[in-house]
Amino acid sequence: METSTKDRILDTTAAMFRRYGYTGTGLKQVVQRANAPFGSLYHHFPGGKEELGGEVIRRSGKMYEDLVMAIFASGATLEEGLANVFSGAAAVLRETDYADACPIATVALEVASTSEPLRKATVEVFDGWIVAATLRFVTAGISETKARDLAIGMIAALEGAFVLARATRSTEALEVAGKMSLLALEAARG
Amino acid sequence: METSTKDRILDTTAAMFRRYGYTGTGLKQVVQRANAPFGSLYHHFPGGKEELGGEVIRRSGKMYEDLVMAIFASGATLEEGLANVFSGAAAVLRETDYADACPIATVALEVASTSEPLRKATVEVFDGWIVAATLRFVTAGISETKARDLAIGMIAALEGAFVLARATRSTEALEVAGKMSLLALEAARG
DNA sequence: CCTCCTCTAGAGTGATCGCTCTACTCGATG
DNA sequence: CATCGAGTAGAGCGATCACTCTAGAGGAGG
Repeated sequence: METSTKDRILDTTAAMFRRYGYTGTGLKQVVQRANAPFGSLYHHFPGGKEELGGEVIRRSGKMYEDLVMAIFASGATLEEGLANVFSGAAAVLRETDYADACPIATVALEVASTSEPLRKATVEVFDGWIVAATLRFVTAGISETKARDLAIGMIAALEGAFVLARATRSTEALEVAGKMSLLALEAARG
Repeated sequence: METSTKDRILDTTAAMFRRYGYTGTGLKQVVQRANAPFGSLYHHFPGGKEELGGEVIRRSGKMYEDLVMAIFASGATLEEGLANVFSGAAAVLRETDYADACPIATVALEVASTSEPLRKATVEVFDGWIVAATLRFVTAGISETKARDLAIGMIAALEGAFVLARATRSTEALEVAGKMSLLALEAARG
């Protein structure tokens, strides 16, 4: 085994959360897919499913932030980077049979009214994304307040497009959301 | 009993789907809350949880479409109606302790990769929303293609804002999404 | 009155849920 | 070399899961 048991459990859980959500992911299935003994799960995560879930949310959220911000920074211009985020997300969705969209959206909706600790974990992730995206817009010379609105608008458009895209198995919503975000950026610059 | 057993089961399930999602909603809890005998559930829905889920998705989707389109049509202008949709959604969210957002978004994400019949039910609902909103924009004199993009953009912005709003327990995302949609409408008109 | 059918009623099914428990392996430390 | 804690290993716990089954209530038609 290359990776540690703990990492395998985290990675497997993250992958299952994407497709099956929080309640839809069973711990027995997790340890089975991760080739880990059941006892190890409760050794590494004594808090049980909730602790594991919290770590997965934060971990997946951070990884996705890094990925998206890297793509965002890839374009020659801010506009190009923004467009790349949406077209890149569309490409991944197509390649994974419309399974791999936002790593935490399903879980975020599930736990919003059922688990305060997990809800807080999702808030931390979303806040991190907003701060990172805001910083990117500010660096490009946009005022702080407009930059924050742009960041929130972009993330909301992306998340909403993911919902439509996964359901309809089409990337049309992502293309529309990308154009709409671009329009908002233009308006903030003008 | 005023309403029929079947209706009580449908209403109760719809309410539970909003808060707990599809996998998070147990049939035992449903019949208990609906004051219905367990046997009646399988009498009215011989297809079990999946059939019940499908009916609830379509029913909730249609009801929400009627509600939103009524608010959309309430404003003196198209712009006012659009703004009312987002401010109305924000008001409901605040009043229900950030529980009652989109009635099918959580379920849509859960079933997208797990149940083809239920996924199709969510597609029907989203398509219905898109068609209804497109019609509204077309009626206001916007071209068919631009109207469809506006409809998809508005719904995506609303859904994405719901994700952020429920997680953060704040309506900021809804306000931003509303402004962004308004901007898209202006651009389509100009 | 009897039959038939729709619907109510809930006990009981095997499977799976999250979780606890004890036992064992193994490398580090005295 | 004995000891000890970290991590591996999995059987077994009560509870709950979706679901099936039989039984009876109650109105309609002959």
